[in-house]
Amino acid sequence: MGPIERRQREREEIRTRILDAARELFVAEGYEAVTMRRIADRIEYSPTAIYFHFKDKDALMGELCAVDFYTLATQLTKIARVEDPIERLRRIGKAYAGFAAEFPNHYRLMFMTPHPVGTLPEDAMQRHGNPEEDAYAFLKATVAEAIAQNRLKPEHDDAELVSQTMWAGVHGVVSLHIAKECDPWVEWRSIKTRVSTMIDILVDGLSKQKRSK
Amino acid sequence: MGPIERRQREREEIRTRILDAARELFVAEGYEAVTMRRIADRIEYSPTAIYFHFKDKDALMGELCAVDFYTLATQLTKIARVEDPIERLRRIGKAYAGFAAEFPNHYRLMFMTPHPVGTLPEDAMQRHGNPEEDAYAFLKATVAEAIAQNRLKPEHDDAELVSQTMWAGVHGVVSLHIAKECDPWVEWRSIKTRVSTMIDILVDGLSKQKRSK
DNA sequence: AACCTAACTTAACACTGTTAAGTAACGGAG
DNA sequence: CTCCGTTACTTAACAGTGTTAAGTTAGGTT
Repeated sequence: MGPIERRQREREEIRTRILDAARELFVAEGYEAVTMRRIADRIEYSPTAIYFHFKDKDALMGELCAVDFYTLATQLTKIARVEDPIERLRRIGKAYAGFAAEFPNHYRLMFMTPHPVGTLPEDAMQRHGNPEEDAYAFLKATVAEAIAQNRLKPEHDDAELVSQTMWAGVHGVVSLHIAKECDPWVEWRSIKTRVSTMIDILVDGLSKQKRSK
Repeated sequence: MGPIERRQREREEIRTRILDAARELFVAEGYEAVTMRRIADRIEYSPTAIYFHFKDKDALMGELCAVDFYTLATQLTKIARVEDPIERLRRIGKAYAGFAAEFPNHYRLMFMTPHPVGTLPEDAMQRHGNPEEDAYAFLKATVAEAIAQNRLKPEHDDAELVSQTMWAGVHGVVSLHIAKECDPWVEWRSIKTRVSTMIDILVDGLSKQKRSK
């Protein structure tokens, strides 16, 4: 049973070649600006060959997003390894913002664009809830720990709600940055300052004792 | 000089008919889903007639956005007429969220989509900084008042930075709602709860004395 | 040697925003 | 009244998109 395995391996190989080419283009120029024909050009195949490996352009992007969700989650769990849950919360926020700054075009598709339900591939759905592979679950676990340690004000006892608010706060800063970066309408403070300020104010508003630093 | 005025009036008339048709479609289905041909159909003109009145699809949408920026600003100044600047801050946040909930498709284009610089029409640019016509200026003025009345913690003395953080917070909630509403990944709390919580936590983190209610 | 199927390519379809070329109506000048 | 030119359109077409249908070729099986 040698050749049939080789075939499958070759199939995987070209699949990842397509994904790599697509990722590079999408990251550099964004979803809409990249055409199937240009992806095909880059790997020296005909445009329709891609459809043999992916259902359509959405599915191709969906797979890339799924990988990025995973990347983000593992990145967070590595960067934010620290005892104190409040400090971990701060680091999660910063790392999340760092991810958005590094891959703005991916971030746009992951978090700023409405997707019809069921666009994500199956296997990505499986990872739901596992803090090692799901960034939101990791955040929620940290918030739950802070609540369990009695570090938050008593009115903030819903880990889900607090997590969603923390997420929304940092997301607000970075997404507004991505969308309005070049807008001369507003005298923007630096993105780093804005992220730090957001986290400081939220943590201040949430936690019991005033912050030390 | 009768007929030449009539011509101009007629020109304005068809212009606003195009705008109305486009607005209705954009609001209902979003920018990408609406084609020039369908806008033309609705006003019973040929597709190319639109180009006689607007440079391109972007310019058409740009004009609608400009109107909406103005609508948002005047809506805010009306709803948020109240003495206490902190309370006014809260109301601004709620009204802003209400606007996003009412016109999600417009909101997407106004605040969630990167636009190349110089897309907005000239006259919209003029209103920059006037609190009666510029929502951000209104927010900033309110924050400045709160600072002047010594209501915020001393470290939050930059009205620009505080405004940007307040804005980002509420924007984060509503934009995440628009983009991820149908995502079963997260057990979302209700949008009203999330907006209120965000505002409460931010105001708590910003202001000196603890909140009464 | 015949056949089958996987992995492609070429041609084409339906659709998009947009432009070029043609046409009818109207207001004023000779 | 006739000629002319501008204004406001229409029809036809272009270049580009994602995607599908119909061939083609190579490799493995029988």
